[in-house]
Amino acid sequence: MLDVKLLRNNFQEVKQKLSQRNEDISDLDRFEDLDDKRRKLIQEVEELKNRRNTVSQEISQLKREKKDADSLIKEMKDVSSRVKELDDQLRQTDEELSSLLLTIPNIPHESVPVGSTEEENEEVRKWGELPEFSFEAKPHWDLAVNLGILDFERASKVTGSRFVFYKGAGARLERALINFMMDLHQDEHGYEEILPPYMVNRDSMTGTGQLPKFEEDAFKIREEDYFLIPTAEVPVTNLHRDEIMEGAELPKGYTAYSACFRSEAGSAGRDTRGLIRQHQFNKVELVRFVKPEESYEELELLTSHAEKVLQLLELPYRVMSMCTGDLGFTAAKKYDLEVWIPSYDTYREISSCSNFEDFQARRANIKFKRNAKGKAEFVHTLNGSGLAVGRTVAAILENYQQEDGTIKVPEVLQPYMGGKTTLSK
RNA sequence: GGAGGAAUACCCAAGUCUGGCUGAAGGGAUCGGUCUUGAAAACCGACAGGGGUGUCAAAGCCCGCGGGGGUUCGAAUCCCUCUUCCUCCGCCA
Repeated sequence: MLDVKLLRNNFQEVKQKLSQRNEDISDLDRFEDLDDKRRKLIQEVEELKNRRNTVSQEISQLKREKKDADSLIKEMKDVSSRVKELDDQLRQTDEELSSLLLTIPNIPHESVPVGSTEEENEEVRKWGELPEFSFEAKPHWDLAVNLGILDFERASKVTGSRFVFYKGAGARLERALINFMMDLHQDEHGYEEILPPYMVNRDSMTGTGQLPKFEEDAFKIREEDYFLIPTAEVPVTNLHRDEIMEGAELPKGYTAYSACFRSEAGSAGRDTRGLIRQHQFNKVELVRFVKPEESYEELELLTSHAEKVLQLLELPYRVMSMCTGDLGFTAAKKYDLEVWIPSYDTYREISSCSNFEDFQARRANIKFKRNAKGKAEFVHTLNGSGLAVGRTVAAILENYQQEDGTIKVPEVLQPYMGGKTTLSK
């Protein structure tokens, strides 16, 4: 959510920056009228409330002295009913204004490349050597099904499309990756480990920006107003919703493993095979709460933590800076880490590292105080995948495949795989 | 699922029955000070925060006793509703 005062005072400038996004912001034009209407109502109703408060004291005084207060009471009856009318109008205006504000995307940071499609994303750096195969490399779904470590068919029977069973060494590999990533972020990068709820309420989904605009992307629990989390970002960022943190504890980092659930509305026909796009997948998430002035350094740091996972797994990747049109709704700046997937003959997103500045903090009301006497200010929030586990499995299977269809186990994972060095039948 | 009870400021806690100088007592913690070589103790002092409005800035004003409604001239106090927590019963990994 944007700062109302910023919007009020720099309307044209904000509008211009938002127009660089691939979003319809025509509703924004309603802002100035609504804001104006709201402030006029407030002034009128508060004047009446002030009058009512004063006179109520007088009535109280008169009653105590056993004097007559009937005419004042009669006058206040009218004032109160007028207050009620105005309060109703105000409430309605407030609702309109806040639901408008909840649909306005974040302002892109000045360092973000201007562009309208993913074609205009900027490559920041590349790491690692692309594998060269002396044989025809197979896609991970063929490799995995041959090895009996992934079962897509039975998952469709048991649940439906875009679900998968991991089996045997496949299940162990997934679990090894989760443990490896969590240990790395906790022991080497200083994050506190969190295991969050997989369902959250509407306020939490609104706090991080999934709602109200993207309700169709989420799985909804029928009986409750709960949603299956699309990412651990939601419960973990909302850990501190409606709180004032201590300046001394910032920057504060959390790492959380969770299953993630996405309806993938609008993705029919895309990535229909393999692990790349599932309704349920595992992810290790990094979330940071930081002071405003350090959030861009922190974005670099967070990104480096995610990159470290790929480096230790020795998977080739590149870092892309998302252009204004490809930023997503909530981010002010976003880097995507893209890992090399041989069967796609291209890089695919495996992590998304974003600085939301105070956009989520405003929605979720997360503040901090620099010291005991200081004023509460909004924190900046950041998050990034560290990493998407299913896609990491896909990348390992494909990049580490050998001619006989077996898979070498990356060295750092071997201790997590009971010493196993190769996945074979 | 059933039956009760509770929610007051950073923490504890009075006030709620009987609506009005409660714009919320008291204690603890915290911060500042006196004393001390330093500290502790004791004593003195400060201590509601947050949001909104307003303004160059401010003053002022409005809101605020778990959330949201309502009754009333007036609500921490009465009514409705939701949430969370506690106790007991039932069920359960």
